[in-house]
Amino acid sequence: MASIKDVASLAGVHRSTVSRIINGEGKFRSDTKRKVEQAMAELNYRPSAIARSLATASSNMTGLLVTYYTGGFFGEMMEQVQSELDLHDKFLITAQGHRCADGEREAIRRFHDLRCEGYILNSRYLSDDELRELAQEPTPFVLLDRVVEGLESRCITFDHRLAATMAVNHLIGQGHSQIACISGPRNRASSYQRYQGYIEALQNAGISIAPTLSIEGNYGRESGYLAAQQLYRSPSEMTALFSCSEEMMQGALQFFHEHHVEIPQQVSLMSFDSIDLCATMYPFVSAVHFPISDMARVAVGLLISQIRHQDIHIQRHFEPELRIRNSVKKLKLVSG
Amino acid sequence: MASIKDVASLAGVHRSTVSRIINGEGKFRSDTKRKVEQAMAELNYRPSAIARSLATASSNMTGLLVTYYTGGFFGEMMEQVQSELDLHDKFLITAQGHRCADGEREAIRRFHDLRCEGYILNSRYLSDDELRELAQEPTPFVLLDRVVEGLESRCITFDHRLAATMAVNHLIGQGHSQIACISGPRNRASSYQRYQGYIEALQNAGISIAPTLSIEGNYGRESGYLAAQQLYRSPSEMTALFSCSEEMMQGALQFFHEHHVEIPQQVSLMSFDSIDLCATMYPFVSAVHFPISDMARVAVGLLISQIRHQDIHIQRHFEPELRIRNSVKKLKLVSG
DNA sequence: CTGAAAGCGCTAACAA
DNA sequence: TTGTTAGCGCTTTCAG
Repeated sequence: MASIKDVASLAGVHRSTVSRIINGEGKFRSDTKRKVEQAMAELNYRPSAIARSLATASSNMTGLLVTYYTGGFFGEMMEQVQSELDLHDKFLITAQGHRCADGEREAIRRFHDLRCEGYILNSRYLSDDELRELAQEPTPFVLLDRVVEGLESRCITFDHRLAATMAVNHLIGQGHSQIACISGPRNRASSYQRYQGYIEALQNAGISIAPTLSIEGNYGRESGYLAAQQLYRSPSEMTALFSCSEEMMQGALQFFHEHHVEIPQQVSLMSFDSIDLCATMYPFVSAVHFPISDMARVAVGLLISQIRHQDIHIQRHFEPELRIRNSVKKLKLVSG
Repeated sequence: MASIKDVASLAGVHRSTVSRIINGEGKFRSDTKRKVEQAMAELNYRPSAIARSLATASSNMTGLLVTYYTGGFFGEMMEQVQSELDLHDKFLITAQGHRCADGEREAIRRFHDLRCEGYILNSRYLSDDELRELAQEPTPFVLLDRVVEGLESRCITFDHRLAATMAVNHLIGQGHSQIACISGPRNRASSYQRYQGYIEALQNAGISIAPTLSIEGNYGRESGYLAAQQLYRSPSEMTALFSCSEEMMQGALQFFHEHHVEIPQQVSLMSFDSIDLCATMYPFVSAVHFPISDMARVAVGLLISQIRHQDIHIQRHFEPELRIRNSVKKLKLVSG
């Protein structure tokens, strides 16, 4: 593979001249420039990004940590991150956290080994303390969808509690009071917040909480199916179901279809959704939108500003948005 | 950031000794080893992958080119590639081809700039000629789901034509003869092959081809919806529909649901599927499975063997597999 | 078993 | 405007 030396000798100039021409630094006699460019073309020369990294002490790489790759969620995130990075001519290094703290730690270690200039972390298993510790290191990072006290300026956040409340309020507004909930694993922060939002919405409306109406799932489709099954069997007579994830809603819907439960005639449906999966279901399911793509895009912007030590203002907090489709039936209000 | 020099001076040895200990080359007095390890721990030292790359002339990076990131297909592929690469302690660099030859070229250029040891290319827009030209370069690559004459040993292939034929034959076997088809863009090789498979299956069964029964989509959900609409309107009375992609089937199903077309009572459904999306639809849709995950996994194996110049035997061709679910109705045979 | 020295491909002062 | 020199952090002969 041709190196800068080869180009230099072919063009009859010094390496540093070639380097300058590549980087467009300073002025050159037009014929040297021509000679060099000719030599580069002839040798099919491309500077080594690696050598460059070493010489400039900046790798031009950015690390992206995600929990896992399957499902559309990650692709959406990655799409945004990569496109944005492309604009700045930066390389993207990805690693998955394998759903455990060790996995996430290992991923960050790899980023570090490559001397990435910064990381975008969609970390779900590292503790706040560990993250604060990481913040002591010189490499900047941005936390995507996470809030850690003391690291506010690095956090791209979303109010999961509020989002859930909005969803449930919509149901309440349509006259529902027997509202079931399939939550995610409640030991995970954002997941717990969604559940809390559900509880609070009911409380605020003066609706009593029926424990049999909330079921803890694991965000997977299967668990949504199981939950729907259990809810439908129980004598609670829910009129509406709120799911904390689109996959669980898929599962629930599957159950309802199989058992010929009509939507929304018999049960109204409302879901969380980040990649508009709810718009691919039948019927289209109303949802609160979790704008992960926008957040991912902004995360890159924030990271880059941190890398450059510039303090530009960036919107770091995102709002939930209701996307009403046709899965909620308006109930006649029965006067109490 | 601590460098090997810092470790060396803290441990009171020479850099090269540290290097050897890191790489476990040769023998050392146990106390030098201890001192060095202690120094590394104390300084929180991690060797720079970049400096290493430069010194060893091997970047330890692999490039993965895909068309786009959204949808589950890519995630599935990436999951396999990354996991496999992790096993070999290699870094993964991804780039998207932006659905055009220029985009793919640019992506490969980036891989080249980083001096990736090899590429996995899910290239859809580069011509066979250009690929053959690329094969002249020293960097090895594997073509995922593509066949290029002369590059057989680098191709991981799947017989799209046969797969489509199998799907359609299943329909025929169940007594269908009015079989519609939603194909992908027919100017793309694999897409055209799927369409051809459909045509051939009909021909072999002596069924005449009705032009109104085949519609060209673009693999997107929307186009499936539109196709179903058009097919349902036309007076052709299809009894079965074959879709060349799972997304288009989603769209078609949406249309059928909206218009209360019962599946499979009124129309039987059969689809192509790579990530088991058909098992998330209602009803579960029967499909031919395109094993992209397996293929991706094997692609990494093949690439690594090429990087190491070892000639191990690897299965490069994959077979379609029918996944029968409940979207096909058995028709009573009417004696002709 | 360990140190010295050269070199990977590039950039960045400093001179000229 | 261009060349010289040193150096980025590591590995790899070659000596010792």
